[in-house]
Amino acid sequence: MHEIAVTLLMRTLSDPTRRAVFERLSREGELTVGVLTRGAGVSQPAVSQHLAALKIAGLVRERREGRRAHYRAEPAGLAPLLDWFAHYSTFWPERFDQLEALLKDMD
Amino acid sequence: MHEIAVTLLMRTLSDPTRRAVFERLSREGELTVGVLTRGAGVSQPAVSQHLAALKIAGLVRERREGRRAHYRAEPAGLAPLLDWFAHYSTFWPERFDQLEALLKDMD
DNA sequence: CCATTTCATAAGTCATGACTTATGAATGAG
DNA sequence: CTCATTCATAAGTCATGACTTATGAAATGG
Repeated sequence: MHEIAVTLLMRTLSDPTRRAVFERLSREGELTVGVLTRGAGVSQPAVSQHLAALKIAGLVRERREGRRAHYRAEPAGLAPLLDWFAHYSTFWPERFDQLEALLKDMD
Repeated sequence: MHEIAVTLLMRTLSDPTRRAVFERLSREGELTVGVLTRGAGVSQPAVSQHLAALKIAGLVRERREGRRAHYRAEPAGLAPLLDWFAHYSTFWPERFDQLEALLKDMD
């Protein structure tokens, strides 16, 4: 099915530093490269490279404003991963029941 | 939270060959290394190495029977990944509503 | 026993990936 | 214009990872 997309997403999110960038964008909204670099624990080029990888995977969107580049999370890019999960949840009903309960609590 | 476990799971499942082994075990149940090797597209040692990686990640269990090693999927090992997903579903309600509906259909 | 089957491990190769420093392009400020 | 800021890209290093062939251990069958 979406094997290639799943592979790309898994590989992109498997790096802790890169995943932390994505998680921070998810939590804090739109951020510039400079702001993301402060607290990332790696150099600015490293952050730019992680953002490029996230962009290729469809997990992030860029908005240029003058010399600043603003990035924001694109959670819709997780769709293939969620589909993969839903497919294999057939073999794991109990755990998904918990998720269902969790989702109801969020309403 | 379970960052380390999430990283390990993502990294383990990011390889298409290894993920295919896990998916096949999920679909077909318990299989021996020899059976898994037929159709894996790689050598028997490669399959053994993938199984070892899946075992370390908690995605697979081994049962020795004479000289045969039977492996089966351990879907409970996906728990940290599911938790990660549930956490970031806060920013993505529509999509998870679909999953919720899908889960209800399975009841 | 002896040979065969089944699997795991060792060792080496090759590609990929995550990081660094260096640098340049583009914009903004004075 | 000049200089600083902001970011991306280039180039090189180093570790990791996926695969191979070779081999050995353990169990089975004749």
